[in-house]
Amino acid sequence: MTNIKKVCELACVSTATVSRTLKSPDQVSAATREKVLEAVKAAGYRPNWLASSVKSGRSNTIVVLVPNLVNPFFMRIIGGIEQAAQEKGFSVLLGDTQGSPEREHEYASMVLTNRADGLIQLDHSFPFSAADADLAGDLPMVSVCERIHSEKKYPVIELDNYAASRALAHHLLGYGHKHFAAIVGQVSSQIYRERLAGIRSVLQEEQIPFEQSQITGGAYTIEAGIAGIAHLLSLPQRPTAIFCFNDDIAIGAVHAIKKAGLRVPEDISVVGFDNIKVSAFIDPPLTTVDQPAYDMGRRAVDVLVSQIRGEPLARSKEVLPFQLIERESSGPAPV
Amino acid sequence: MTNIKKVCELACVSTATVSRTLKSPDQVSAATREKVLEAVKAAGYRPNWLASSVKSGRSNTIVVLVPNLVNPFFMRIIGGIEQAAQEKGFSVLLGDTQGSPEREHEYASMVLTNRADGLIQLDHSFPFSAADADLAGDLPMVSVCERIHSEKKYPVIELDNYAASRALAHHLLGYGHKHFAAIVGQVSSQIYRERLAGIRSVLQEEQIPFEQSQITGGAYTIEAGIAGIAHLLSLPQRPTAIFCFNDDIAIGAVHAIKKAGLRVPEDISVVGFDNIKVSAFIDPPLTTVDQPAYDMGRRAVDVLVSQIRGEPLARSKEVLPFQLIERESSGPAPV
DNA sequence: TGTTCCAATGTTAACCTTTACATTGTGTTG
DNA sequence: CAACACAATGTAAAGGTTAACATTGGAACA
Repeated sequence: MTNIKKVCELACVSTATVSRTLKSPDQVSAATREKVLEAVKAAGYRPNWLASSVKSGRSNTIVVLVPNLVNPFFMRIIGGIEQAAQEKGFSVLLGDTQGSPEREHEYASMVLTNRADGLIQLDHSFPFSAADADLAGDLPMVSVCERIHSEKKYPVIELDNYAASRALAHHLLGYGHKHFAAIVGQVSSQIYRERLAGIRSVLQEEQIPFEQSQITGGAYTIEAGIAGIAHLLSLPQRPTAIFCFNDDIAIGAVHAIKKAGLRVPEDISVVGFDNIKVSAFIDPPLTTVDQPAYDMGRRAVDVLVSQIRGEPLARSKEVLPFQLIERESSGPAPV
Repeated sequence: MTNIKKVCELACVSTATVSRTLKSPDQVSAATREKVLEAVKAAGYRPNWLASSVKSGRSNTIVVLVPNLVNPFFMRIIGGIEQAAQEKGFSVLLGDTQGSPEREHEYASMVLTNRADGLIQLDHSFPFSAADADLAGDLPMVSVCERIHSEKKYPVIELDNYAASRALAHHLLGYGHKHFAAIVGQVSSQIYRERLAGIRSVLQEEQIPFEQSQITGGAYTIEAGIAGIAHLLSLPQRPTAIFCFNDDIAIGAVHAIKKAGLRVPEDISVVGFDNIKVSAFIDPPLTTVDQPAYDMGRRAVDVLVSQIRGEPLARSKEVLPFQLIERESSGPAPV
């Protein structure tokens, strides 16, 4: 391993001068600078990042906890995180949790052991183990989309899920639908409650019933969408419009509806959520709510890095704009 | 920051004893062990990962260079990488390169600065900058899917693209097709050459022409698929079967074909490559080649970690099995 | 009882860098 | 010419941990 001492010998200077040449070159004379740089090149020297980090106490690394790597919506967020992190000189440690608390604990503890400076949570759970919880006090942590379930409030970058759901509901009402259903994702999350509340508020205004039997699902997957349709088609009153809580569910739902011999949107309208790439290219293209996933990732890093630097936080909750994307998976209610 | 010395004071022992209690508990007596653990708890002590890494010279971290985070095929590979890495005590640093050489250089240099112990490349380029190239000599590096373009041979985990393409070609020939086309991804890569060679070898055996005008594309995206169809439909002899070099391209192709008023597979058969999740649920479900992406990621980590540990390498090239998945996007040639 | 052995613990150097402080030497100013 | 300032460089401590080596003390054995 070529270290700073090798360079010292080659350049006949002290370690301090070598270090200064590389970190603050204007502190050394032009002559020595050149001499040192030559020695660095000759030795093939690269400063040991671990050593300088241990000195500074900063790893310039953030951990991202993601429940599911294959979800393209999450990956768009992570793309934004990655980009912003790189611009700010941070690197991104990937924590694929698969929803497992143990894995969350393990990754979260990296912030406690100086392996990372902060953490971005894409799920809603408080990621620290019970043993770590009291140490986690005011560690830099930000959540995206979901609000972290804990006493202490952590900053969150989110969407107005309530308003977005209302927009979807109004869109479908405008087509004359009267029989609704929802295939939801992860239950017991803020998103679940807010979106459902948004839908309910609109339907109540129109005095359209919306009962528990019309709500099914439980995971943000294509399979959940398929299973949801199986359930909904077995109901005595078949829904004519279905809220899917993400685009994957909607893709599964559309698939299952067509497989059952029904048409989208002529028989059943389907709307999704997230606006993942492929949604525009399936048949029929999906009506959905666009979330600015990339920007959400970027903002999360902004906020997290501020926290890491100990800067005061402007606000602990940031709501980014959504956009209703009307495509062909939704249409007039059948007569 | 609570460090090991705080614990020493609380437990009235030396740093060595504290360190030993945590790393090799059987070297300390039960009584001291208990005493120390109590002090650790009281102090809320967590060993500083940076410090122990600087001591060992190992970061137990690997960098993964990925050209495009939103590609679900890559993410499945990364899922395998992540899982295997965690089992082996490594963490994964995400390097979203967007195909930019500068970003590749930056991430690759992490292996030179002890920020990471090894690197997995999902693209085909040699990721080090010219300045770093001579230092990169025998650093642990593995590529997945693509072979790294350099003098030195690095281990690679790949698929028999030649055989897989032949299988697709035979599948389509079996349906009686005579007019073929291909929408390719990244040109100038090993994959491009091998797959094309596979297709060509089969068509030549049947004396079916396959010329440059029948090959289009240039990126692994839905848009490339759409653009490819626009080109192919403008040809005097419209193809009846199209090889798409990944499923994203195929999704775009199917979309564009249907939009042009033609049917898949009645008018044109479309086959993809990769077998991403959504391919089974689009209309029509896609005939494609399944790549064991998850296992490829896992194997890559196995090989990389062996390299990091300085173990001798069994073989520098590992070919994983593919599987032809016949679905409804391919069918008999129109008469 | 004296010797040996070994388990348990302590001391300290080492990992590699950065940086506060010390030193040197040159140039400036009164 | 003396006093001072300052730029350039060196010395050594610090950052937190680990591990080689040193020490202690008690048990086993002759």
